Amino acid sequence: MKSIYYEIFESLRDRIEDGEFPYQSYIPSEAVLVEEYECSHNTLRKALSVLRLHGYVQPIQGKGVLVIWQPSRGADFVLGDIETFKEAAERNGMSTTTKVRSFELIRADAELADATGFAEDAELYRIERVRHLNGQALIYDINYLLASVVPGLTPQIVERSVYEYLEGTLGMHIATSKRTIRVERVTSADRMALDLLDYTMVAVVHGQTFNSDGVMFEVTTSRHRPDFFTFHDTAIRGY
Amino acid sequence: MKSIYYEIFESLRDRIEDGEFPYQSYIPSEAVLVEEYECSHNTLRKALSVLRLHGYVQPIQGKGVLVIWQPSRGADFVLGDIETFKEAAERNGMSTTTKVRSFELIRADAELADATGFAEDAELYRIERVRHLNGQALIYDINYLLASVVPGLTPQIVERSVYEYLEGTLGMHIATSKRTIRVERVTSADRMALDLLDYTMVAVVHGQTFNSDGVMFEVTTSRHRPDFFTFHDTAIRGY
DNA sequence: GCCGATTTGTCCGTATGTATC
DNA sequence: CGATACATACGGACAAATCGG
Repeated sequence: MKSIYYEIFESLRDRIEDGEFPYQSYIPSEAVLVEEYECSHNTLRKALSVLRLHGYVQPIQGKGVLVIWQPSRGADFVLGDIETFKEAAERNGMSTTTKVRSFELIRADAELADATGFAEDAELYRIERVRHLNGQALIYDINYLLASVVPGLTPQIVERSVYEYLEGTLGMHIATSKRTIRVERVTSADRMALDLLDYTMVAVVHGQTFNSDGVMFEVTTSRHRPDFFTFHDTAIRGY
Repeated sequence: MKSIYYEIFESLRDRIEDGEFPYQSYIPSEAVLVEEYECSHNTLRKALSVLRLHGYVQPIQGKGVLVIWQPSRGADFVLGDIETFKEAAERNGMSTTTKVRSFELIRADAELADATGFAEDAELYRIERVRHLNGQALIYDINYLLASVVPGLTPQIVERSVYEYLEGTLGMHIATSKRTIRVERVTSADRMALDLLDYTMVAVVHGQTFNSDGVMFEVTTSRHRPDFFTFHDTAIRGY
């Protein structure tokens, strides 16, 4: 069951993306929208705050709520918010395959515990995957998953989508994701795994994912060939 | 005059960072905090939502509000949220200087208008700066500022901090910032401007900044030497 | 398994403050 | 100055999830 404010958010987002409220125009006032959506003042404001956090609008006190969203012209592979690899690929209109290079159950030693943030001696799945877009090996993922939280994981599941399994089959909810982006020199493992052409550096996304129980259950390192990497972000001052 | 919810957010943030509420512990319940801060439950909830957006906590329905913030161990130059170069430098404990390489008033032609998103024929300041950290030239900024919004800009001001001038002297408020991160090949201009060692790629942050009037008044391209670039981000599912 | 207490999540209505025009 | 529009704050009600007895 979806909440009211979230449906209003989706509706307004779609109306903006469909061009009903173009860039630099004002959407109808709070009072009007409260009438239209038959909701309370507070609920509409919550929808607006979500819209703002996603970079669609900017409310201006005394004037109105201004649209600052523009259709993106970039055509390459764009990351943003919390998205799975498949979602991002589909949104960017690309055909993808995933190859599992290794799949093992290990126990975290002191070094790994320090690097990932998992407890020492924690049982972990260690998974290496390579993502292919349009036939080229472009993304090299190294993935640690807390075994106690992800029972029954198999290479077959991993080949499709881990998140579909987690959210679909296990009914787990992903809540928060912290990511760090760096640029690093290519390693010999990168050379083996990816079609790197003459690139000597990769874009590295290091991520920690928390489920709705507040358990950090996943640590990911994604190494991207530079020409297929774009990360997008909207930040708000004061919030 | 600061709002109540924002002061509560700052207070709770500091208490987490000071270790009063450690990682994986629960902060006091809503009811208790409402007592303590003498505010309404809605106001407290707003403070909590800000705390959550910044990646400090994760509320769990029926249980409590869990702390998921950990002190960062990284020592390099970290970007995140909306921060000025100086703020980030100070937070990372580094001594900085800025050198202005060029400062001119131009008019946007069709190509530039398309690349930046400014209107054609808009009057723009074009500024090139190089940021030095600990004596090394590490960041190369190319900056376009809408002249109509930023009157009286001089190279001297630019050498200190544009944002201090905007927010301090002009009383402008920065509201939203959209950023895109890519990894690009080094150009000859990069080679001239930066101490690149043997690096052949740079981390490129392309940003558009909107003031509180909803005017996009700034477009920035920052080209970073890879070993001093880190970008941090917290994303939340459902919001 | 059920019930009741606790805790967070959503929604409503209202009042007041502040900025714009 | 008055009307309009967003911003903040309050208090109340009920839903949903968790946990212990």
